[in-house]
Amino acid sequence: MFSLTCEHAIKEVIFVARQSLDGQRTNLKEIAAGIESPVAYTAKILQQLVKSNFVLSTKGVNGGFETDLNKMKSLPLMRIVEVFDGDFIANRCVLGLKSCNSTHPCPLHEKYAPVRGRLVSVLESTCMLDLALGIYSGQAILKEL
Amino acid sequence: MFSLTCEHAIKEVIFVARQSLDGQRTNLKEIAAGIESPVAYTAKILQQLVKSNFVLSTKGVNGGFETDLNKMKSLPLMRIVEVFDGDFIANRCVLGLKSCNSTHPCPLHEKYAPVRGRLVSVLESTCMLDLALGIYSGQAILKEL
DNA sequence: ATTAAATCGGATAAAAATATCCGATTTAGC
DNA sequence: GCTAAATCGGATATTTTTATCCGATTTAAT
Ligand code: FES
Ligand code: FES
Repeated sequence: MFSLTCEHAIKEVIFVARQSLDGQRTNLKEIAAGIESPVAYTAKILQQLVKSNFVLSTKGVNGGFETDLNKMKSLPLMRIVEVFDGDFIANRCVLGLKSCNSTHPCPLHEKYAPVRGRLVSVLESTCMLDLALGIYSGQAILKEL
Repeated sequence: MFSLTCEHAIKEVIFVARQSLDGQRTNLKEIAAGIESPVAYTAKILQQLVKSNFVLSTKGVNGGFETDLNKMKSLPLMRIVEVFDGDFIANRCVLGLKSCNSTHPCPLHEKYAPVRGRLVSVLESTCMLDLALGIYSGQAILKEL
């Protein structure tokens, strides 16, 4: 569904936002441990998240990463997915035709497009704050116990 | 969604089955042209389709590929997807947790699992014959016009 | 038997995705 | 100012996926 990089990115934002709920800034090591991801790879993805303005970074001693919770409240998961995997989940033909449209559809289009529509609607209607709250409340996890 | 290899596999079966609707056996070149896929790559995938018994092959002059239409009628698309991409579309956690279950879910599980369920149900309820008929009737295409 | 058309199968090549490394830069605290 | 802790960014390495190549085998037609 998502690329591995995108999965990591999503978990990283959720982890950082969850720490922000406690008013805490977190750092690379904590994030990598919190989502069970290689440190160096986590770092690379965090850089993209900072560039894309999803998380805030502070250099130097006591530096680290945090989020603006108001922003997380109005940030649909879809925005993050778009940055890492492009819009192809939302628009690409499931069989790889150059364009997906109902006038010249692939044989699966009619049955697939509605499901994809629901998926997109989940991604658009789910904000990063809600996902972080799932972790905060203990109802969901980001790594095996 | 699917791997490229799986997309090609699906289109190949559809193409071969569509020719079988005309009572015709088709060959590698025609298939590759019919789905706009590199000949050598198409060949490799066809071999797996033969091994998995989705298509029948005949060697030698006038050889080629064909399908058993009765088999296509009772062959859900899901069976092909499973061979090429495993069961991970149906079972894998969308965020990559080792196990997807509702007792220890990832933050997306609750919203994602129902959509995935619908997707699986489409893949299970769509048979290869129906997809081939979509091409036969001209309502759908396998490559750009 | 010979030939030509076709699939088969193993080895290999190329490209993309995933992951690591390390020196440069920034900054809080002393 | 110095030091230690942290992110930054570019280069590189590894792994997986995608794609190709080519000789071996099979077979219909002559
Ligand atoms: S044309 Fe294939 S999914 Fe729309
Ligand atoms: S636990 Fe993540 S999708 Fe089910």
